[in-house]
Amino acid sequence: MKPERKKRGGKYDSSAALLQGVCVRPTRQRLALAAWLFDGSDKHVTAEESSAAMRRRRAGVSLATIYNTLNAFTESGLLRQIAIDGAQIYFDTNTNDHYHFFDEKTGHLTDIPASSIRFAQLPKIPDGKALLRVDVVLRVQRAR
Amino acid sequence: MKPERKKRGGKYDSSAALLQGVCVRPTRQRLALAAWLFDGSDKHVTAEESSAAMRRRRAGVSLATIYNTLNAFTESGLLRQIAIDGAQIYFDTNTNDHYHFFDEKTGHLTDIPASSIRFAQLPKIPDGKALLRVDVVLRVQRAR
DNA sequence: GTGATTGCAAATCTTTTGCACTAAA
DNA sequence: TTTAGTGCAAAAGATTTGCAATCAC
Repeated sequence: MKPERKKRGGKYDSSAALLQGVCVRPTRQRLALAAWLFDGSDKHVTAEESSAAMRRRRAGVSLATIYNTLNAFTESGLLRQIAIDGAQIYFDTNTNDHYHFFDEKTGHLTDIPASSIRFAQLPKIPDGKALLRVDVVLRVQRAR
Repeated sequence: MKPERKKRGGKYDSSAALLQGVCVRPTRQRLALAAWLFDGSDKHVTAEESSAAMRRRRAGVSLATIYNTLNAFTESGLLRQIAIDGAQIYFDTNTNDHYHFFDEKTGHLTDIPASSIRFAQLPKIPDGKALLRVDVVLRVQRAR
């Protein structure tokens, strides 16, 4: 691994607190990824996009570690996975209750706040089963 | 390809009509797959499951052809793709408006008729976009 | 015949893993 | 120290593709 001077202060402090809050050891790589992921704007990212972002920042994080870290963050509840088209896994930095627009042409995901969709009726959950989550994806396309 | 006696009559007749109806050339392999897929019961299948079903029937359909055929059927509107967990693509033989239960533990998909979910409110579609489809997945788990 | 389809194997793409090395506690 | 985390390269899965042989029309 490339030696990298240790950053102190600024965004890294809050990232460190975030990770320690969920018992994830705050390594340099995880802090770099967390600082980018949790910068305040909600993101929908793939492993490859995360890797590109780290490369841009010359953060020195290998692709294997990107995957390990995204999975570790997901297990800790910091991220949520979204499967849209089977091509690749998206990770959502917004773990609150909400839904998504998906543009079929651009492959772009956008949040829909939970308050924007209300159900008048939901089906009975089969016996012996419990409802975990309701996923809603509104597939859209550029209007012609 | 293994020589196989050509079947006539029964399920194959309706499959042939089905394929010809959407301008898909009814080859032996496509007929075998269609006869299984469209036997009347709604199915959610993966490529691997389809391959296993063809093997069971000694239908002699290679995995490459399974993929080609499932994709061809999807393009013709005979099947619909569903992405649930990023692991693999599911193909749904029910192309009508409907939704799904997904059991996180078993990986099993079940249909929810369109009439069982009603929306009291949907978000405004962004300018310049048109709504193509609303996907709803109710994620469930064995209740403890 | 002629162009579409098939099968095989190789290629591609995303994601995971084994293992020696390094860093956090 | 001791254990968890990292990087690399190899492995694993799912899916696609190039191409010669074969089939549908």
